[in-house]
Amino acid sequence: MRALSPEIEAEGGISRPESLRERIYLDLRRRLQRSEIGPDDRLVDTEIAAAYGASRMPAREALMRLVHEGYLKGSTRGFVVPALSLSDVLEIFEIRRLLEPRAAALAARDLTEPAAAALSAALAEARAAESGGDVEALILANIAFRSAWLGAVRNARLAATIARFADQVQAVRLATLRDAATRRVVVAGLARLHEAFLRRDAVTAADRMAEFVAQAEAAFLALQEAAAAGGRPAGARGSPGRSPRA
Amino acid sequence: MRALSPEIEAEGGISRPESLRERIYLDLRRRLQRSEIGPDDRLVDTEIAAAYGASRMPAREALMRLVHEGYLKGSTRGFVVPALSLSDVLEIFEIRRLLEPRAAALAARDLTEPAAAALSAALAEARAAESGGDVEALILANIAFRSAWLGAVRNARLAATIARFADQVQAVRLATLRDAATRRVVVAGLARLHEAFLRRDAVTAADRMAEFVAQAEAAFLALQEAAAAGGRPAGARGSPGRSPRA
DNA sequence: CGGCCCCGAACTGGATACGGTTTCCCCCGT
DNA sequence: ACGGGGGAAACCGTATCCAGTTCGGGGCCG
Repeated sequence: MRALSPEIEAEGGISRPESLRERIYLDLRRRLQRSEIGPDDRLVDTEIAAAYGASRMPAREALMRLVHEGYLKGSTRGFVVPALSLSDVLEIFEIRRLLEPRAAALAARDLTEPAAAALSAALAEARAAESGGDVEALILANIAFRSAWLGAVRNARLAATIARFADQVQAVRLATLRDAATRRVVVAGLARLHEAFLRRDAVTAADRMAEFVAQAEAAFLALQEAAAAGGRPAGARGSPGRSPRA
Repeated sequence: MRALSPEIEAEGGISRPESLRERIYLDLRRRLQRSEIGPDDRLVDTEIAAAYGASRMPAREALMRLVHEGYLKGSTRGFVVPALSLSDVLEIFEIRRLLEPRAAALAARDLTEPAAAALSAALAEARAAESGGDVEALILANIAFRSAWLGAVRNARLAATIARFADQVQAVRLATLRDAATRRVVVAGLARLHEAFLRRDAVTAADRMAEFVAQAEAAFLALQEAAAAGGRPAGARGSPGRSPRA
């Protein structure tokens, strides 16, 4: 089973084989970012190991790294996606409000042409997804957009920290995007960011990023309030009473 | 050699045995924070495992966790403390400038009485160390002071992120504290912070924390410049003597 | 005598098998 | 129907082995 190198030396330059633990970590993180792994799935080291044709050691190291980064929560019965409480989400948004405007300013200043192209492509995807009402595609476009501008941030530590915290509220974000009005606001925000980035206007980019994060937080709070008022939790993962097993 | 459990069930209530990997991780991190492990020490998993009377797996997991948190760097020949380049340090200071003023404001608002007492004790230690010229004690007091006010920050994620980045420049900090003038500035800054904290003045605490971080960065830059100008690096770990390969 | 190359030691990454312990869940008995 | 016990699940840790990589030193050759 040593012949399972699926996509080595592809054209992208990504997908570095690196090491087994790295591959498992990256793949699991990708699936977590896309909310392909829900709070009902239990991740067990032996199963992960078997799925990747590896042994327990790299699987467990990947899982524990995800735990330390906040993507997963270890329990006595397998690893699960943590159900973020209201205060958890507010904590994360507080940090994002502090970091992302500055990072956007840096990205606007240092934006390269390829990054600008990626940004435009992501915006186009988002627009298409919005007009089609495709929530999944909008989430992917959102991730691509963020990935593109974060890639232009020279401060790698800053970019990694932002990506980590933004990923953790991804599930919440997905819930807010179920609302069509929120989708419109998001795409409009992306467009305004895109415009500032392409103009290399660091000041405006910082302002609009602050606005964008604030809107994301407001959308979450509105959803939270609606769930508390109306009987229906309506997809909010913040405080589900029972098991809305989809 | 299995009888080296240093401080289990001590009076503090901390030092939960938890698990072996946790114990190894915490102990190594403590030693790294205090710069007891220098860039010349090579950490080898088998040696660590033997030292703690454990096997390789918990030792390696602790080491790799330290790697992914930035405390260590993995190489083909043991784990070593990373030699931070100038840009690395600047990256970290940029993040600290963004986070710490806000965190100080939160801490000032929510400071509890025990935390205030710990803060005062740390300041007293720092003053004693400064008048005695004891660099090591000043470093420890510095850590205690930071730990005290970070403990008052309700946003645990924010506090943990700050602690992580501040730890990473600890070795650099130690180098700057070799200068007596810098020591005076640091203790004066701590005193001003302490005063704002005790007054629960969030605004002033934020301002003074911004100032404090800026002074720390300036001290580092001054040392860097002096090392570049004068022939002798003089203890600066940022630019090692021979092979500045990066 | 000096430079170059090769080999082996050291270390990481990974695999495999095994034992111990805690905890949850289901089933059984009352 | 409800509570307690047993077993399985899953974590944590140990021991041992193998493969690949890299670095340094010693031997060989010019």
